[in-house]
Amino acid sequence: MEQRSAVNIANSLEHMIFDGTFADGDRLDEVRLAEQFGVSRTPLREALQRLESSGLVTLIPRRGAFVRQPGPLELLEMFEVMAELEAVCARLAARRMSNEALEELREANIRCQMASEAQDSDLYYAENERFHATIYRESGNSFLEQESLKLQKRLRPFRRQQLRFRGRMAQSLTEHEAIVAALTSGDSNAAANALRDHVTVQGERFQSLMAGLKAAAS
Amino acid sequence: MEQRSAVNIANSLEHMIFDGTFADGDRLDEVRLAEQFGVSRTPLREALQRLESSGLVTLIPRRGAFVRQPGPLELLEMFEVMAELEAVCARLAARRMSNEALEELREANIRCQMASEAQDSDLYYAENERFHATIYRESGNSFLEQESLKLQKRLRPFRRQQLRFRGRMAQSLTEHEAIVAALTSGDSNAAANALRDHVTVQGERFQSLMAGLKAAAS
DNA sequence: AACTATCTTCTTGTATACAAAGTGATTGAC
DNA sequence: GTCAATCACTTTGTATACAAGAAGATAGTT
Repeated sequence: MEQRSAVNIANSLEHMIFDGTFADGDRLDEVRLAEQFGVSRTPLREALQRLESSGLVTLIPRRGAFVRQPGPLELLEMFEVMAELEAVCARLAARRMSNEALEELREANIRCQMASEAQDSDLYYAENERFHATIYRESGNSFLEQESLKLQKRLRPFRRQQLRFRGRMAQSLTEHEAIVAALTSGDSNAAANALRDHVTVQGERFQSLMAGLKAAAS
Repeated sequence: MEQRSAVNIANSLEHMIFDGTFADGDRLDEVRLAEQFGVSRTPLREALQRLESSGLVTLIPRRGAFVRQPGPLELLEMFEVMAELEAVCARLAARRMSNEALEELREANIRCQMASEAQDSDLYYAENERFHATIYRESGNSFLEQESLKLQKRLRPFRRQQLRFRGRMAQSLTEHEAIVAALTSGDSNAAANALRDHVTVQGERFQSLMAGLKAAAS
């Protein structure tokens, strides 16, 4: 696992938290991780602080760093905010979007469709992210774009699960087409509502998934 | 200036950036600041990293830390996002808000009115922030609340200038009353629009201020 | 005289050493 | 036998020492 540099370590740890190497509440031992990465404690502590600022870790003074996975309630809240953020992006983009960008959206959608037909959820997810990121960009507000990308990244591991559901990719595609149609006609409200609903569906799916798991556990 | 602990240093530096001790683009010398605060470079670097994550400083590898004040364009973008965030808060709060919280808003508004009559813009600003923060809280979404508070904090020094304008406090008060009325009647759309407009006004005021400065400089 | 290359110096990034605080275990007293 | 207090050990926080890279100056060449 020999790897250098503080920011790379943060990315590696982030990935390890996402893929389940560390569970919620796990304590991240500085000296242990430092020797695993082949560095000293200094850059590792820097990495932990970066993870804290992106919300994946809580740093308790004199106690250490603990993995902090958002619980069901917080995830729902984050999905709600994501839906509203994307709705704002869509509303702005409907007025400001160029024809080239609209074409870009359609092309991304075609690639989504191919991925859907191939039942390749990984590819679908990648193209889906590009679809959404294009709308963020076309909001014409780069601060909004950055904030949206940040939240998108944070919700990535949870959004990804949604696509495993049977028929979800096809439904998602249909929603994408409605979004493109609204953006093409320049209808701000329709675009905002379409995108809000599109994201909200994922939050609700997630909610039912959590409810199912809870029921199975009891 | 002798002061201890990394997080306190971050707050002090933040304050120094806000009050103009450091100008935009200034390089923050680690050793110089370290001895000014009476600590070593280690906690000071930690503070700089915190400031980077909150957007007040950019860390260029092997080059140093530089103060990063948002320019006019970025500020307008941030005001636009703030307006939309608060609109979302209002829309959610209109449905979820308790009677106690509504009473809290009215009381905050009364204190705003007293501050306005006393022409005390500092007091007005403090009470105004509480008014807004109450709405964030009553959105019932603590993630949204936290994000709104973060952006509110970041825009604080710029919002504050607005109140110096003649008649702005009185106008702001009138808008507050419209917001309370919409929230009381539970009208989500009216509340969202009222709050969006209320914040957007500040962004536009800021824009005209910047335009004025620019014209005066040329 | 101007441009380039190298060397020196200054600054950042990393490692290690040290100090302080917290946790747990062991021992003593009730 | 149980509870509490003290002591030891573990772990975080900070300082210092060291390494590496970037900027600037000086000298040499064209």
